[in-house]
Amino acid sequence: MNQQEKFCYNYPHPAVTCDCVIFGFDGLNLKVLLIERGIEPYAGAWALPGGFMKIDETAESCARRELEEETGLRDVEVCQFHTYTAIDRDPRERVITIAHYALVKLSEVAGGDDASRAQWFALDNLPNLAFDHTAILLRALKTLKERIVFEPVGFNLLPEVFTMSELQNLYEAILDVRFDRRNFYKKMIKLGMLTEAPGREPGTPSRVPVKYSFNPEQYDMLKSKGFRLEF
Amino acid sequence: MNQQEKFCYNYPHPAVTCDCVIFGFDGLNLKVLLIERGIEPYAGAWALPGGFMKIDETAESCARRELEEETGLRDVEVCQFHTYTAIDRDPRERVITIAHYALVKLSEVAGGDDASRAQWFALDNLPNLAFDHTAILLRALKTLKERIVFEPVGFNLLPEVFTMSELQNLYEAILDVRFDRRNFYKKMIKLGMLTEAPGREPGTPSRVPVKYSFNPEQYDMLKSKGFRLEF
DNA sequence: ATATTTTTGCGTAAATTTTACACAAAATAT
DNA sequence: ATATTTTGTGTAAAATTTACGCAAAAATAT
Repeated sequence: MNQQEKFCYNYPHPAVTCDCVIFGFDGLNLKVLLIERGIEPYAGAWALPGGFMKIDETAESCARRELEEETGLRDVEVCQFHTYTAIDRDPRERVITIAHYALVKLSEVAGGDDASRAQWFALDNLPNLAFDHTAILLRALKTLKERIVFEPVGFNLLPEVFTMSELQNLYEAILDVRFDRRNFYKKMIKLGMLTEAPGREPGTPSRVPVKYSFNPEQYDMLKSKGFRLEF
Repeated sequence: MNQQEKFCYNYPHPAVTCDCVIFGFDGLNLKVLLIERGIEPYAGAWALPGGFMKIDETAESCARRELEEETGLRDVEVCQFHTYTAIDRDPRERVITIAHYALVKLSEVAGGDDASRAQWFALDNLPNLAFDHTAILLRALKTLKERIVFEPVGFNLLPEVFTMSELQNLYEAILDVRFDRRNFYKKMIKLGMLTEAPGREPGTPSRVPVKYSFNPEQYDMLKSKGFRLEF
């Protein structure tokens, strides 16, 4: 027993951390944001952003705070997806971690900024990760694939205004499938969550792609009626 | 500080509990298994089965152990669905809870057995629950509704062998919708996860309902091919 | 016992949704 | 300049979902 150890309990308590799987999209491939650990254990290894929960914050606050401290990302809506409790997942002491994921625009992160040791990695080129973080990351991806079918979470990854092809590339990257361009277009239009961005007059002959934006009001209306964003 | 308090840390640690939302089905309505609390806080109130996680057990082991201790249910496959971390959810100390749900046959519980204070409640007749357990229960129900569409979890609630009407009643109770009997029949048959139980010769004219059982092998095969159990 | 109501098996037509696929103009790359 | 890629547009065929009918058997009520 070193130092002080002034927080005492009648029964042993595990430590609790929150970790974040942050997805980004470069227009073609899905990326994930990792940080290089500075301290033991796993010093020098890549890991998910995250850290110990304070006694007066919720899991969500903790995840957001750690994310900002370690990557500079502010005000990210993180979504809890699983809690990891394997006994030996941390060599220091018993640590359980509440895992979250979020989707952010690549532009929001000063990736590679050497103030933060945060960096984007392509999913097919992941380094070995500290702790059980590889498993956490893979499960986050699985959760994302399942959820994007029901909720338009993917729109967070695109700029405000985007083309139909960009949207299709996003869905294809996340779900790892291919769609027929024309059928994808019809399906997305029929869902009715997209607004055509102002620009070219309708009917003007041009091959400059039409720009769309996601319309949250229409989405909320659709959602309340109970709909499905299937593929 | 009373007693001993011999487990000390440099930083405050929350206590961790696991709670279980156990669903059963009486043939017509979905039920949930609750226990009456014997000790403060909320002594005398109804609550979800659950309790503190030991330092050498995972969340899942903890949930199963507590479930057996409090209700007698053994070897239940529980499924984690959310971790609750609101600061003041327990008046004693900071407690986070990892919530699980499971589906069991009603017959497996000696409900009302006064050795255990466990009892089944209909969902539309729930008592006030201790802590944030009402919110936990409602979220478990929501999760169940979402998941039963993809995975045949509901079969756990039925006897080994069941009629198509019983299966339909189950789906209707969980999803709170109505299906056309004939279309439901066709859909379930087409999915190919059901085996017709031996009995009457096929073709024999009779209105005694055909009995089916769930076929896990066929289900696994279907699952590996990627299918959907939609409604 | 008899009549009434409910449940069960089986099947088909219509409506809707999904899938497959072609072509030319505009934009971009070489 | 020339070749290649991207974009807008539409339709017919295939598959799926939905709506509904009917009579015999079983259960229930009288």
